[in-house]
Amino acid sequence: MSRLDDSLRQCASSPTSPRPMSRYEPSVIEPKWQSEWETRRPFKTPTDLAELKKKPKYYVLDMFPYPSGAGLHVGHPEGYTATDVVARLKRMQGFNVLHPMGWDAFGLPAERAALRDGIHPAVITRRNVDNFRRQIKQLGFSYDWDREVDTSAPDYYRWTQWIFLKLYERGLAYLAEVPVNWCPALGTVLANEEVKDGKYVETGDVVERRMMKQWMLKITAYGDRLLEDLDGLDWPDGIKEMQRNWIGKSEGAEVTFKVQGSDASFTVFTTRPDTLFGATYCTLAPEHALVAQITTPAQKAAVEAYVTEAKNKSELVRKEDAKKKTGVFTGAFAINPATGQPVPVWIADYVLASYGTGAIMAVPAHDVRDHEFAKAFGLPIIEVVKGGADVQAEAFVDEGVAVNSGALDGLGTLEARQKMTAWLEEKGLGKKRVQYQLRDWLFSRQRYWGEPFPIVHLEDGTITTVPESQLPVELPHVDEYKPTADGRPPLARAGDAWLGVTLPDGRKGVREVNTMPQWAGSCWYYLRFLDAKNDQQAWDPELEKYWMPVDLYVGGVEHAVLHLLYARFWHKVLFDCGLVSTKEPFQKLFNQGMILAYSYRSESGKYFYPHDIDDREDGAFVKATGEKVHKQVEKMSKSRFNVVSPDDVIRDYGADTLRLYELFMGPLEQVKPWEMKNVGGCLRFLERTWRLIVNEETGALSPRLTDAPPESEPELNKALHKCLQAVERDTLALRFNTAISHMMTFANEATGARTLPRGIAKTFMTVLAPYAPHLAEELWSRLGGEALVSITPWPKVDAALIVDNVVTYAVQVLGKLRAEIQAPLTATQDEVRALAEADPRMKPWLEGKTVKKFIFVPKKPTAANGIVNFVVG
RNA sequence: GGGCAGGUGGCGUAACUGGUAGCCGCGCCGGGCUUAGAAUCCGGUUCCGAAAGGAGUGGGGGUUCGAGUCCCCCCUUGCCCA
Repeated sequence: MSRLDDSLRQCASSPTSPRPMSRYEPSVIEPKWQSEWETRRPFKTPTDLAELKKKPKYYVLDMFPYPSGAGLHVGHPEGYTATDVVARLKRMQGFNVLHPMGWDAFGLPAERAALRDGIHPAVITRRNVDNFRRQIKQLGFSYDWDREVDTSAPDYYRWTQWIFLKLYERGLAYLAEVPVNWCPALGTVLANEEVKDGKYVETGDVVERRMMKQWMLKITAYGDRLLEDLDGLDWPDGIKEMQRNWIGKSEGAEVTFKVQGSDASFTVFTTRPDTLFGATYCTLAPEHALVAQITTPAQKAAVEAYVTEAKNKSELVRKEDAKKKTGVFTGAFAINPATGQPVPVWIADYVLASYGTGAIMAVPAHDVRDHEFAKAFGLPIIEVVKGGADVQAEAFVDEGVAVNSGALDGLGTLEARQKMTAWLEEKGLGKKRVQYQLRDWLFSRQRYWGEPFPIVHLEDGTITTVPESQLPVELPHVDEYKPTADGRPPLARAGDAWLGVTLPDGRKGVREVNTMPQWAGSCWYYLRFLDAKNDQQAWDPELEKYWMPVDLYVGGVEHAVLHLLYARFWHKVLFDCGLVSTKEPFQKLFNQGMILAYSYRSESGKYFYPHDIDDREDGAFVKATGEKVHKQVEKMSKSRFNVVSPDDVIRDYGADTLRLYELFMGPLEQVKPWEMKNVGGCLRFLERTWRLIVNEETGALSPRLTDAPPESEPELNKALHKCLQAVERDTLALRFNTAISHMMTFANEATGARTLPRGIAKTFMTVLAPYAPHLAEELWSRLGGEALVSITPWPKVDAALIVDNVVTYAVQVLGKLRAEIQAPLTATQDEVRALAEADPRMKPWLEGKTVKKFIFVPKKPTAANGIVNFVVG
């Protein structure tokens, strides 16, 4: 039963009452102040540059959402509330704050829904966006809605296409034959994330590998810079590390192996050229071009069977299967360039064609995978680095001293590596090489609901771009949002009016029918926010110089690699084009932790809604049947019946309470479970705050409010300034949970105070305003505050006021607490010691003992207490 | 298998740079107000113990006057990669 039902009923019974509202009713004051903000526009960020330059800037950005049909769950507003609190505080501190919101609106779910229901994805998207906007607005966020962007709007994707042209002009976009996930049943290509265990995750249809011509972006050209520039960013170390791993830079050498009795040769990449003497066989990827050529007639059948089988496994599966170690001997031998000896050439699917050269030299003594493979197939293992145990039993992969390696013998791994690389280069058998795990970005999708490419395929087989002046290339209308009968993408269904193009010079061609992936729009949306309405250019360079980089970017850790890497890549290209002024887009990044929820599941695996469960101390039971069910914390999902909607929380508790609880639950970065009963604690705090100022009996101001100066309640005034200091410090450090607990502490103290000077109450409202803005506005106005509290200057801490003149010292003997004493702030070490020794509680601990050492820890400026420790013998 | 982040009361959590472990909230217990309840206000609440005192931050060891915090080993949960 809702706590607010009561007050709602009270409100309904006297709808026209002239009496001021007496109880805290978020359902009344929240819409009221939201509409005030709509009319008075306190959060509108200036667009005029001269006006902007009067103040410092702060750009605080949320990762914008994909507007799904399911609407928000309480996980979304966690990060949004955090950034809103920071934005509001910074604004009160005198910054120009850019705090926008928009929609990452292209994407698969809308297209699937369109296909299913026969409604245009744009219609579905608009409906979802409207719902998301409504839900987000209910929370009272201080977004500048004039800057709202929608990546699926032609006036947005016009510029996405324009940036693609920049990439194309710089040779960073190209067409290539690459292996893709082809689903024959659907007649389309699938993204990697849609495929698991060789099947389409939605329908279970089999997916095969197929070579297809696709658009690629040359992100590898930026590998080094994407790696190096991480160093200057204020990002969580874990995220930087994930990006480093993804880029996967390794230095090593290319070595050429000649095939025995043939002119053919192949190249391998190795990070350990020092182990070349231990290379006892080579392995090619099944797709390697040489496989068919070198396979001996005797091995032909076995090799072909293996190649066919490998072709249908995705890379993910192949990597997962790598443990099982399968492979086939080709019958051919290659010459180890170091030893001059022939070594057998195998094929195995743990070698990937798309990584490195698609071939490896295998050194079973010093590589775990090679060792397992050699064991499985009885291949020789030769130790060439000394330092581990028996290499026949286990691979030794660390550095050591070279053995069995001719001229390298006795050298350390580092030197041996250099000497071998130099030798290979001298003999023309290899060279130094840097290798990346990062691969070029497969940038085209065979989908409808995405940005069309501004590309025309001419009759003579060449490709040209659509002139900038003719952008955007708008999505055509098609009869169905699925591939053509012959397997071409949905855009191929558009009529000739769209497909056929005649260039100004008379050449004819057809439009590209692939579309861009969902990542495209989110690669630059933070730039469009700077100048969202500009129809002449993507953004004004002067505005870009003022606002960039983003000062704080908050979002989920699930975007640690892809979105953040892609956006950084585009940004660097734009930087090289002279279109942006910073090397990096996001100076500070913060990841919010996922919000989980309790779910209830019976023995048989059936889930129950929380409202059907009686959750008692002795366990959880189904109300209707009494069946005992299992309670656990899990990710929120529809199928687990544990999704918590902000709409419900707002209805029962109000938006301010929701905002508060989102942040009070625990540290922003932490994974934590939603507990509805704890939400009530935040509501109680707000109700208590309300009662500090409003007399609930009459609706007038509380009789305890006085017009005396704050100094008339010195203790409370001191508590206020301590609270102010803590809230400011903790908020800017993104420690919202502790900031809130300090506000609760103040409210508790104020409740116990004899009187409440109006000045103290008003200052507290400014402190509360970033967190619970609706309540703060309402009480601010009742207290006679001018204008809106949301744009009132943030108060200054009175440093003199918060000094404690008496210090509490914890008195320890051998590190154990034995007493507590008070001493004046000015007391010296000796004076404190004398006070401690004189304390009667210390007598039993010190009597008859020699004090060998006396430790004195004075009160630190930030702490309230000091410590003394007697080390006795 | 590797990398990262965690493990603190009945629960969510707090503890700045090695300095009184448990702030704030939930729950629970007691009291005031009330015919009664709800709400509210006041007090209590790590465990053992009547108290003095003792134990205590996943487990084991170490460094230190002093360790939730630093070092080593192990167990365990989550995320990412393989």
